Amino acid sequence: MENQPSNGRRAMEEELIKGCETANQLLEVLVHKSNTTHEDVELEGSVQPLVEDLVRKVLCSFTNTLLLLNTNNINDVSKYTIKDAPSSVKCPETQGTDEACKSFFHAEKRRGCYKRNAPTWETNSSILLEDGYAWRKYGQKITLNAKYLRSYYRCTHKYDQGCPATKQVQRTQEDPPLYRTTYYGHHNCKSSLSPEIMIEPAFSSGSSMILSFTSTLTSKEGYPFSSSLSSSTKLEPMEVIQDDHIVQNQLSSSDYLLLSDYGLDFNY
DNA sequence: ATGATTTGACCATG
DNA sequence: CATGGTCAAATCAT
Repeated sequence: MENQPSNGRRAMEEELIKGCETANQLLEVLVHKSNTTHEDVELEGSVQPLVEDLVRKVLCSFTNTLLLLNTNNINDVSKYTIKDAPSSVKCPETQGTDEACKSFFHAEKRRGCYKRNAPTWETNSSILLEDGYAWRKYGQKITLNAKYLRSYYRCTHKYDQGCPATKQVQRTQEDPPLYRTTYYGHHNCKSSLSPEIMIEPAFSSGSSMILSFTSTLTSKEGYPFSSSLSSSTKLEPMEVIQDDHIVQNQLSSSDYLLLSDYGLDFNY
C-alpha cells in the first residue's frame, strides 16, 4: 500500500482544521455561557462536560499535528496520530515477535523477569502531573547515566482489579525541575475520575508517544487534571516557577526536549 | 489498624 | 557481571 507523498501534509491540515473547528465550537459554548445569568447553575453544570470534551479534542488535534511534524516518516500517518485507545495491552512494540510476547507474559509473574512492553506514552513535565489514576510506589533506583532517582509506580488496583498499568518517573534535570514520566500498559481498573479528564486515552495508540508538557501551576488545586481527586500519588514538594522562566527555558533548553522538539504549554 | 513508602535483596537479560 | 525492574519486610503516616 503506497502512500501518496501528500498524505502526511493532508493529515496535518485535517488535524489543524479539526482543531480550529473544535476551538470555534468551544468559543460558541463559552460565549453562550457568558450570556446566561449566573443563577443558571443547572445549565452551567451541563456545559462543563461539553467544554472539557471540546478542550480535549482541540488538544488532541494539536498533538496529532505535532506528532506528524515530529515523525521522520510523515507518510506513515496512521501510526502516529491519535485514534481510539486500544482495548488491551499489546505485545512489545507490535514489531515484537510472538515469542517475545510469550516470554513476556510467561515471565510476568516471576520475580526478576522484567522484559517490558514498549512505553505506552511518555511526558516531560516541570511538575509531577496528576493523571487521574491512583498510583502506588513500589521501588526506586539510581540508574546509569542518570543524576537522579527513578521511581517505579504501579496502579493501586493491580491486585484488586488486576490492572497492569505501571509508570516510571525520572527526574531529568534540577533547575528548573523536569520529570519524565513513562507509562507502560493501560488501565483496566475502574478509576475515580470520569474518562473525560483522563489524559491517557487521548494520547494512547499502538506506538509509543512522546509529549512534552510544561505547566506553570504551582498549587495542587491548580493541576489541570486534579479535579475532585483524593487518591492519587502523593506529590513531592516543588518549587515555584515563574512564567517567564518557563518560556525562556523552553526556548533555550534543547536537551530537555530530548525526545520531542515541541514543548506544549498548558496554561490553565 | 490499615495503607503507603522506603530500601535492600532478588533475578532475568544482555 | 552490570544493569534495571520487581518483591517484600520494615518503617512511616493517617
